[in-house]
Amino acid sequence: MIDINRIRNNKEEVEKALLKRMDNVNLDELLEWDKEKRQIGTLMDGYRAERRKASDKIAELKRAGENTDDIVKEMKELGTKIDEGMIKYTELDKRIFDYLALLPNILDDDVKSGGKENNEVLRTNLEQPKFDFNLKPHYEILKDLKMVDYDRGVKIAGEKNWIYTGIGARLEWALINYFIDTHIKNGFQFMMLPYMLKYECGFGAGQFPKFNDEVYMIKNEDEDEKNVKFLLPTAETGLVNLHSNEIMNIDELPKKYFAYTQCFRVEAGSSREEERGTIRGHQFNKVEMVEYVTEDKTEQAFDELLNIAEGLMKSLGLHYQVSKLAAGDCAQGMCRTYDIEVWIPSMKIYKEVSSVSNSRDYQARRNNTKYRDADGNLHYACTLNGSGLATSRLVPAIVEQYQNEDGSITIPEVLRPYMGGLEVIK
RNA sequence: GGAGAAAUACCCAAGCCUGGUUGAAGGGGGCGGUCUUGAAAACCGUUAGGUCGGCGACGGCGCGGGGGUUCGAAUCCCUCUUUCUCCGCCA
Repeated sequence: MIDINRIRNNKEEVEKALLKRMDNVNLDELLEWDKEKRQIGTLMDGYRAERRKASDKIAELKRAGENTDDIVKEMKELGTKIDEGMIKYTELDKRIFDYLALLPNILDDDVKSGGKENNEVLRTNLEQPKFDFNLKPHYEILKDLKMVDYDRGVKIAGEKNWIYTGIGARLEWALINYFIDTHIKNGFQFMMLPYMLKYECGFGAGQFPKFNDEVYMIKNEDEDEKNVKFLLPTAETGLVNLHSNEIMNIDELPKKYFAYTQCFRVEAGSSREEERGTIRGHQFNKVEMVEYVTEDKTEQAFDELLNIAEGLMKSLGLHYQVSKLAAGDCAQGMCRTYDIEVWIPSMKIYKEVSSVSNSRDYQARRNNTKYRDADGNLHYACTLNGSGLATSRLVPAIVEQYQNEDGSITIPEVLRPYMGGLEVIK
């Protein structure tokens, strides 16, 4: 949520900033509603003050046994005026709120405008691996080595589902455990979250109401729209709402959390050749980090999250690139996002395995997460998130980059302790 | 799933039946002070946090959330949420 005061005071600047990711912006109407709302509010406050005084007066008169008919009648009329004014006030308030709720975050100055095509590769790790034998694509390797069962996954759960089987499940689990251990060592707090979250979490994270259709809503017959729960599309949605409607003390910050969860996404209409296998499914595994910090520490936290995610990739010995996303590719609530994209040799493409973002106070304003500074003043907290990492995308990269001529897979060294010392999958 | 009870400020807690100097008693804790070399104890004082409007003076809202009744609601009515106790079921 963008601060309405920022729009009141710097309308042109905000409009210009929003144009980076919106086709057209005109905040005049919003400011008109805002002005009208405040006018009505001030008037109503005055009426209410008058009514309060009159109530005391009535009490006094009654105690003295005097007649109160006239003043009661007067207050009855005033009450009607207040009711009418409040209907208009509430309507304007909701209109303003709904409008603001749909505005995306203001991107950092250095984020390029335009879409995906303007993403900028900042750096790469290792060379593209070379193979002097015929490469097998990951979906064949995983099938041949009986690591993933695509057919039965689809049989029991429908399209874009799979089953990790045997050693495949173990590899996936090894990755998750390795990441968990690393985050604990880095001082992040391990959280196991509910997977079904309340609607307001989706709102707080900046995903709703715009992206209601991208998650699985769980709705019972008797529940209304705002009472629904949904399956979390990422652990960020839960972690970022942990302290909603709370005031933290500044010495509690930074707060560093991580969670492993399954993630559930509708992924409507996305079915491409390059997304076969476990690249994109309705359900996948991800370990996610979230930090709460003061506004002056977001750059530092951003670097930390990115470093941790990259560190994991480096320790796995994978070739990847880091991309700075252009405006159109950044999520709604973020003012900056860098992706780590791993090389999938058979397809000659890089696929996102981590996304590190800074939302500044956009999410905190939506879910009312504040902290108190040393002088006792209140501020919205800033939230950042980063995947560390999405394992279901990593397995295809590992089996391809680590494949051997005989069809076997060498297990990256850091994972071996998590797989009973196993070195090769064949 | 069934039956009860509850939610008041940083914490505990009174008020609710019987609506109006409760725009929230009292206690603890916090803060300030007296006393003391310092501290403790005792005593005195003080303490609604938040939010909205306003340059400000100040004003509005607030007793779990949302509605309603009323000139006026912590108090009466409806509704939702959460917690606790008992019963049932259950990994």
